[in-house]
Amino acid sequence: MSIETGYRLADNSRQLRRLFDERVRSLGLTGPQARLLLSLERSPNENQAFYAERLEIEPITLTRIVDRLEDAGWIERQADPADRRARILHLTDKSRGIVARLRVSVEGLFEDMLEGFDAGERALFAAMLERIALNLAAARQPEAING
Amino acid sequence: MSIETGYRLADNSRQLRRLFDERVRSLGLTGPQARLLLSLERSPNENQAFYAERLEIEPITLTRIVDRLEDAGWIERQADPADRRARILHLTDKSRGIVARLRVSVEGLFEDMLEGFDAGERALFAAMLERIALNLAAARQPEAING
DNA sequence: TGAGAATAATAAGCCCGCTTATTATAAGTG
DNA sequence: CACTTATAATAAGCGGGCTTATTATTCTCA
Repeated sequence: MSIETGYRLADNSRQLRRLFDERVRSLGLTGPQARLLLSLERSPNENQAFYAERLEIEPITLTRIVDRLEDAGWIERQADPADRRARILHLTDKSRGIVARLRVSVEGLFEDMLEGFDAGERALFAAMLERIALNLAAARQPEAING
Repeated sequence: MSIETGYRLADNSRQLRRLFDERVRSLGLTGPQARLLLSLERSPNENQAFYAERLEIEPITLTRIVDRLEDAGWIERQADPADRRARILHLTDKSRGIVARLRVSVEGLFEDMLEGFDAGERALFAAMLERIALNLAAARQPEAING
């Protein structure tokens, strides 16, 4: 029983990611690039380590994404006057207009996902997801496959 | 409201995939490799196109995974006597013992995920996931970001 | 039968994720 | 202050996802 549910959960989120990637592709962005731009809009003027933490990816992974976004003129790296190791990320004029459309797109996607759910069902589903998140965090403790 | 839920769903499944990858890594397998082996156990003697469809990845992506699994002796490609284009995949003696442990591990992971959910809650959650799957499939119709 | 469409597998090349390692700088501690 | 530890960013190298394209084979149907 939990098997099918586990597979279904994994499957749903794969579809969700695909839909997101498809929708942002028309703007010339990949999914991860779009996620970083959205994070930059929500929390501006932070260093790369901050966004890596926020997106839950490794710093080196973020570095590569930033490389490409900077090459394409979507963002800029600026020196942090308080820490010579760090680079502060900024949106550019080119990207500022796009990000609003990105946000609308994401909101629409999530709304489509929950189409037909009333307020009570949404709250219930959200609560269940929270419980699962706690369970998954607890399962993170080492519990390797023992041979 | 749906925004937070959408992010939470995406986040949960990322955690789920990470946990899976971590657990199978001790067996010397990556997540996608383990998923293919499990699929091979459940539905043996099919060609590569079948497993690509089953795992919802592109055939070329499967080809690469098969390359590595074959190099490492986990599976074998065999000619299909009925279709000279096709290759039938087979588990090897080396992998047959591992796959049972893999299955136990996956079941345990999904069980951990739903810890504390009683039968009614599990059924309700599963039903909600099904509804969401339908919504996502419907959203798959072209609905690009219009400028 | 024979020509064109469809299918199976693969290659090339890109982006994203990781682990491991390196360099530069900052922070903590004796 | 000097030494150690921690942190920010990056490099190298790999696996896995994709799109686009190619080759070999099979299927379809006029």
